[in-house]
Amino acid sequence: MTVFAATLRTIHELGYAGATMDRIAAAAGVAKTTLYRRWSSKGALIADCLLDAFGPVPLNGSSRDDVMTSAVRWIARKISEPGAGAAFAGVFSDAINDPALREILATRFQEPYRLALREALGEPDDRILLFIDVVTGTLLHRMGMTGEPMSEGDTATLTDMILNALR
Amino acid sequence: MTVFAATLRTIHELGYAGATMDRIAAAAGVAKTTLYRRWSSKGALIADCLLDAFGPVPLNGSSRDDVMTSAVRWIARKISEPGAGAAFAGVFSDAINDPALREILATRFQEPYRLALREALGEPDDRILLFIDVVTGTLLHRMGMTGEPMSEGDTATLTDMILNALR
DNA sequence: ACATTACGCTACTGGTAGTAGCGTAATGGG
DNA sequence: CCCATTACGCTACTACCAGTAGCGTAATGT
Repeated sequence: MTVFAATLRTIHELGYAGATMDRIAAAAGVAKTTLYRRWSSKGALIADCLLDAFGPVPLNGSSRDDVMTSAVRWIARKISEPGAGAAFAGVFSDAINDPALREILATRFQEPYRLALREALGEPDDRILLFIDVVTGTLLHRMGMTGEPMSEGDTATLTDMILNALR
Repeated sequence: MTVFAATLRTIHELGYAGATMDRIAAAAGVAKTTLYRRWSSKGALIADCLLDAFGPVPLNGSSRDDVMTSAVRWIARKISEPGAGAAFAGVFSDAINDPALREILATRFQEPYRLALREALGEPDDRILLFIDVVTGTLLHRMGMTGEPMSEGDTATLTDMILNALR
């Protein structure tokens, strides 16, 4: 979909706040009303956009540690992609004050990953949810505080931390 | 300051999004222009409000583990207080798209805690920053995703995770 | 009593999400 | 080939909120 590419490009160039629906529509060569015909809100559009950009979690590796390490590296890499981190942080921040968007994020975004991870790791739900909170929360907090994605070294430290904890 | 109490109360009752400057002013029995005479923006007001509500980190305990544990418990408890979590998450989310507010948050809010923790723990800056990212990021992510603060049990698990990692 | 400062109030700007309504182009079946 | 249906573009709106201007008034302190 051209709209998704235009959305990420606009966010990358103008930031999340600067990426208004008018501008996204213009960048996609589409009328704003068309966006609202397909997505119920700006948050819904960006959530779908991220879902498209991220795709499923690659759960490679034979051992449990390998699987978890690859998952952490994957989400860290995705968040580093131009526009994706700002989009993620932005839509998440909007969701805090918008229960409807929070619902969308929780079901359409977090749910699939939670199920895939539970399947691959054989852990109970609350463990998986804590795992997601720690990884995503930390990466987004760094992104929000500095405007830059987390460094390779800190990502490695974070990975070790989690591997040791959820053993 | 009555304004701080009114701000937290309004956020608690109406959520971060519902807590407009007009409503905060009304709740405080003050004109909106008065708020803007004292604080340069809504974010600045809430940052000061949180600074007032949180106060300094209590760094109790003789051992390193005790200090870190008490710090984690403290911030988790503060975030659980009515209005404080929503205010924290809200101002943080605004900061993502507002470099000026990010500056305020980084210098007036994160800086003092970073210095205090570095002093107490004797760790290099990047370790302290990662510590803050993990703790605050995780707690806020949970708050943002569920609307509720993290449970005692998960907070304990988080604490153990960090104690083991930053050893 | 007077000057200064802080505050209240009304009214405004600028910007954004989201909507209504209408005309027009694409599409697909008969 | 025609027609109905659907999707889209466009203009013009509403509603809402952060932040500001300007003016009058009350507090304050000297």
